[in-house]
Amino acid sequence: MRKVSFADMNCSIAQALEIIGEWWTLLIVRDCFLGIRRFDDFVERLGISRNVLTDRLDKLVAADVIERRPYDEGRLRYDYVLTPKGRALWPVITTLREWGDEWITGEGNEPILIEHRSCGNVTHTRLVCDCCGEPLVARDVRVVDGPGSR
Amino acid sequence: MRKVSFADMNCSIAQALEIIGEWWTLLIVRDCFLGIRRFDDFVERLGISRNVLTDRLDKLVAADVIERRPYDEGRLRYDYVLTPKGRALWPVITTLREWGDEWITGEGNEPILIEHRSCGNVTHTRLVCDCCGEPLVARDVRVVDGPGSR
DNA sequence: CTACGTGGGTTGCATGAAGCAACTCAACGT
DNA sequence: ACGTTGAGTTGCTTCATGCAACCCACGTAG
Repeated sequence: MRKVSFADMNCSIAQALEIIGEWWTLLIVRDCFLGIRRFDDFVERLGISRNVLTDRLDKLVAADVIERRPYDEGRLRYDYVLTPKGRALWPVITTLREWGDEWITGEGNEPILIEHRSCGNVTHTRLVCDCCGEPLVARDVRVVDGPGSR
Repeated sequence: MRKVSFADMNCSIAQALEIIGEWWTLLIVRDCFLGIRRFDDFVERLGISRNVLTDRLDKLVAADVIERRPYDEGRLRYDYVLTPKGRALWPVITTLREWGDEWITGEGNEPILIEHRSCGNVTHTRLVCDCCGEPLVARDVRVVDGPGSR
């Protein structure tokens, strides 16, 4: 862990970053979504050093974001797959990717795109209000105290 | 910068994390959304050390996520406000907060909630397909090469 | 007009994290 | 019996972070 932890901040963003906010961690999760499972494959794709990868995988397992499973009994071979909690990170990864597409790599230079199977279109995402279904933007939102406020 | 940069990876997630993926950085952006503008206020609210805050603010300004503005001519007083690129991070912050609410702090313990002014409800967000308007989840999406693929 | 307070930083030092290469270790395969 | 493979450890060096103290220009109080 770093010298200063976010764990005691009363904020879900800080709590989330405590788990997935370290350098390399979200790229590991990204690769999990792309189907990478094995230690040496992470090392090769990411260019991460092996000791740091060990550290990050252990923390993600401890946080129940991924699961370590033996895939070859007898041999000591393990792989890593997303848990439901890990798969729930898909909107975070997606909004982050689209922000990068729009503001850094630029339209027309997207390294990857997504196709929505149900409708068949290569598409983007939109964040909408769960109540009224209208698009949500920051200036149309008011922050209010929640039940866990202190 | 860290010893290993993500900048040369052909992935918008890596590009995005190069800017906002360092320890403390996204908490600084979060506080910007909450209206914090001044150096000492960031220090006090976050508990961040002053040299690290200087480093992160400089990088965010260089990346055009926030802007450094004099707010008192004559005195050397500056504050920091989000640019359009910075405000575009709202969906990232929001999906991250909702993941933390759901999987870490737990329902009923949310430190803050959001109210949608247009419809008046305390609400959550939902990520939908921009084409068909249906909710998007990972397993209903196929990753395809984009124009910037290599 | 000297002293103190305020805001926004720097500087120096001690400690923790990251990068790198080499090493380990227990099955297999040949 | 020997090398290969996968999944890590270990040791060393260098970079990043935390912390406290300091700086500096302006404004204000005495």
